[in-house]
Amino acid sequence: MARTTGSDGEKTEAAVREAAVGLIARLGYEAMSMRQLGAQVGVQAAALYRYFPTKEDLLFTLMREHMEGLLEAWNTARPAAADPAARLTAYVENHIAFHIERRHATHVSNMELRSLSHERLTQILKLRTAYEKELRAILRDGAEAGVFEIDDVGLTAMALIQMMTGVIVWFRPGERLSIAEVTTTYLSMTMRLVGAKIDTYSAARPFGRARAAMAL
Amino acid sequence: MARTTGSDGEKTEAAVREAAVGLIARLGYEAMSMRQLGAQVGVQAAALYRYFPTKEDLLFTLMREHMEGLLEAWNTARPAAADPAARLTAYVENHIAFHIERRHATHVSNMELRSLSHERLTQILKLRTAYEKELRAILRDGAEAGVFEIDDVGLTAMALIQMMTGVIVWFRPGERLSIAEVTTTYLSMTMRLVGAKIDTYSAARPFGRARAAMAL
DNA sequence: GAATTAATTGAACGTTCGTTTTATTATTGT
DNA sequence: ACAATAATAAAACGAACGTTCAATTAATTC
Repeated sequence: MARTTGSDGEKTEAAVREAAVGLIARLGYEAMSMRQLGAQVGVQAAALYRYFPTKEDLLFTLMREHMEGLLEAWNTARPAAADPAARLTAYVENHIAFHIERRHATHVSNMELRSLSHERLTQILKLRTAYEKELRAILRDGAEAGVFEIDDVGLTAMALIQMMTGVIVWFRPGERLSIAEVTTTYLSMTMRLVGAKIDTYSAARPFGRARAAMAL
Repeated sequence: MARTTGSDGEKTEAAVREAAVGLIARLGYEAMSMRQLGAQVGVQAAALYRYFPTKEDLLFTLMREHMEGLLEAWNTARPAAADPAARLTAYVENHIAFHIERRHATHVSNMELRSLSHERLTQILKLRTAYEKELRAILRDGAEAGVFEIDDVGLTAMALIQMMTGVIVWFRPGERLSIAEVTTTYLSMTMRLVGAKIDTYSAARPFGRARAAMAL
């Protein structure tokens, strides 16, 4: 047999990407075989090579598009001109929403970096650094304006990103907490962590259990 | 050739463990071959099977001993009877010290869980849960005593652990910050994050840049 | 110093891997 | 209808994998 009835390159490629994200997130890049991936898509392993020249190309494409998507999402969500607290709020909300929506892709982008060639690893890390730089700028502005109390901007930025991204490890949609509840709680933890002095964010709190800002 | 002069089972086994932690942390469990590991130790791959019956047994042993070591370290460092803030301080200090000291082993224990069989995964997760439970107890006691302001104990515990463990991602000994500086900054971030009301920890701060607790 | 045990080598086994090649069929354009 | 092209299957490639086994030598015991 050869070409199958109803086959369509675009649909197959999309199915390959989606299946690959899921399989790599679950099994790991090294542990996922091209035959497994083909089976998941409903195609022979050889057919995958029409869309991605090598297994590593597939991994790199998934990672690059994930990171570019993260930067795009932030560029869309970023407030035009606002005080540091409002900008930090937007950053946290965007970060958590993006990562919860793409748990599997985030897992792949964070855990499989070592399977990239040196050159490609550099490309991905460049995107990641650009994204982290945005947070550092917010923290620095806030510290200089005196609205945040921050010991070390770089260290605080890393701590916040680790804390926020960690959501994907334990969060499961439809369990005890909704996305909105998780976001609100993380927002109040973030604001206290950076020592925010003005309570600009509590107005947006839609339910009662978050009593964090009162501590200020 | 066969047995080599000066060969010693105990020394070889220790060398295998050490080399395995390093190689798995760097390459990943799946990507590390038994031949690579043997070469690192200075031995043929076949010799490894005298000490560990399978590759997965080796991984599981490394992980189990790491987690048991973490619980032991906490049981040693845990204050006998103290207020929640002091207990939280001890927890944070122990956690950061332990994880920085064993960056590679922590990487292995956190990243290679999916390579374990179901039964062994359960065993490791049980140890991890027991360790996290200690933190939740501290947070709950503090919240009930009114010395912490916490929206959600479980969520705060996860956030704190992700934040603290994240140190191993970027920390490199001998760079900009010392372990003591990192620990102090993380301690002040932790205390603000949980809304600690009593400044019991600033006395132990050995240098000037940490001005976190003043915000309270 | 002979017998026993411990530690390791070297070769081999069957399997699976990523990838390539060739042939074949469905779809599209004229 | 027919040529061109797109999408796949099927088979095969050499390499690498985890693991086993028999042989061999060093260290230890008696």
